[in-house]
Amino acid sequence: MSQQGVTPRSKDYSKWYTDVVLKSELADYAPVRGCMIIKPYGYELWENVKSGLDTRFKATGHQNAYFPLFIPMSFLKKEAEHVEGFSPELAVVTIGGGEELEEPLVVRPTSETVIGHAFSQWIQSYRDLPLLINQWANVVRWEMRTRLFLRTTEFLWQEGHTAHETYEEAQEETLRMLDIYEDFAVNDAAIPVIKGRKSSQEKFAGADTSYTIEGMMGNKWALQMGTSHNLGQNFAKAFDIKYLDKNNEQQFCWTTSWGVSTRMVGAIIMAHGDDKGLRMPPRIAPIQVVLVPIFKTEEEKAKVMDAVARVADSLLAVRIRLHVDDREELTPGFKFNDWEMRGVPLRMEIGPKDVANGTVALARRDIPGKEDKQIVPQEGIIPTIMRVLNDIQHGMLRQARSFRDENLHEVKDYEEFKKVIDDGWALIWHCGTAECEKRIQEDTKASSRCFPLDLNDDKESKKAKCAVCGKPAEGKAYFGRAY
RNA sequence: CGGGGCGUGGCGCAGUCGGCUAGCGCGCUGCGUUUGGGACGCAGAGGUCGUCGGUUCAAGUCCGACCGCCCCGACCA
Repeated sequence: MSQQGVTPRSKDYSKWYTDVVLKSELADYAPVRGCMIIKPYGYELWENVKSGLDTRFKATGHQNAYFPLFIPMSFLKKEAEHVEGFSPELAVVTIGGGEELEEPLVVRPTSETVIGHAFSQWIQSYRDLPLLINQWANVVRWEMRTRLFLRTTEFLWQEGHTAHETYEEAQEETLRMLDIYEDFAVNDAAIPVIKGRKSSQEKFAGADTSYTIEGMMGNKWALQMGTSHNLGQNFAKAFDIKYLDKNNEQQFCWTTSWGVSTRMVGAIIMAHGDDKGLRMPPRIAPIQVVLVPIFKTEEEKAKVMDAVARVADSLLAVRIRLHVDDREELTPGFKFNDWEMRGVPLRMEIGPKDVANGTVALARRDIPGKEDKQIVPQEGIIPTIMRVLNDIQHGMLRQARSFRDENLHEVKDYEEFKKVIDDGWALIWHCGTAECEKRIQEDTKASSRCFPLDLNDDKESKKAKCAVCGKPAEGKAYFGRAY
């Protein structure tokens, strides 16, 4: 595996993506259609995503719990819009232990229903609120068409579920978690995102309002990288989630749910990758620094490996994720290309010259070509590495942001919209109706991504008209091709 | 489910007017020489040709059915 390069992005973006995932050994196809095997390198990346998010959830008062994989079919049916939205993609178990089951069990596509059921038992009084729960789990949705990490039949994710006393508190929670997703995407994954509200067409089945963070991939398509939903009292009413308020009166709770999945890994691949393969932002890279020893003779080897061990120990001591590639059957040149394809942000070389001079060679993944190699002293290597990794992290964000910004277009009318839509996203006054959105989708293949939160204020929207159908506008919406 | 492509060692492919022992590149194993941008030599290992059935003296090759995968569309985190 992992020889030579990947298909260039310009030649075939889909092929490039698949090549990168397979050749860099993030994942493999599974024996079952639409399913994937996440290999150690890919799983470690996911674990880094996980811990970045989990830390933020805990810091905002959420607790992890685990709810069952199987859900009684009848639960799904309790919320009309929810069952309607999910029934086409359910996997259902009808036989257990060789016996036909009395009631079919759904393999969870999401857990609002089981968790709603649990919440109804846990919550008695306003003193039990807010209830802030998260679970890390796998879910199954029978998709028509799948793609590694972006859309697989089974995927890993986190789903937060919370219950509150008032609409306002639920809304505050919904937006707080959206902010947390943005913070992770921007600061850890180095992907700029647009926060916004989903159109009725794109909204989660069973939610009052859905919010999203949308990222732009290398081919200018959009990817929904996380969603946060204000569920209103829909699930509270369906599952009888009630509390006794201060006036001794029964009230329905207001609930939220929010999720980020292994799709985030796909976003990281597509937002940063180049023709050489992956580029990992240092904060979440499974390997931050790869160290390649170089020597010819046994005598050189002894000295080089001695220096390698010393430098490696000092980096590991400050918890830099370092890998020493001491395979002797491969040439350094091969290793350079190999680790570049795998997206390791920083490469360090130590050879006889470095031993003689007390130096190491550094090469940054985010700067193309080999001319960026710099020789730095071993003395004070830790602060040097820290600084360079930090530079790479910020450089990647800057690069992704300028690419994204170059491909955002504000347009006045549908004609202009059609002109720019193959070349990025278009911001346009939009009525938000399903009919109008479907028409746009048929004409251009673009769907509404969101009504950006920071570009919409009510005063302006009240006067505006939809640029496509002329009906009163709901706000300015971004449209684009999407995964 | 509609359209397109494809199933031959681990990976990528050739062989497909039926014919003899199924071949090539990469990878893999051993030994030696190599090593600052994808090393080389020598010697090896590894294949029910997707499955089932049919035609034939003879099937990877022809016919039929089935299974599976990938890409493009309708559904979706």
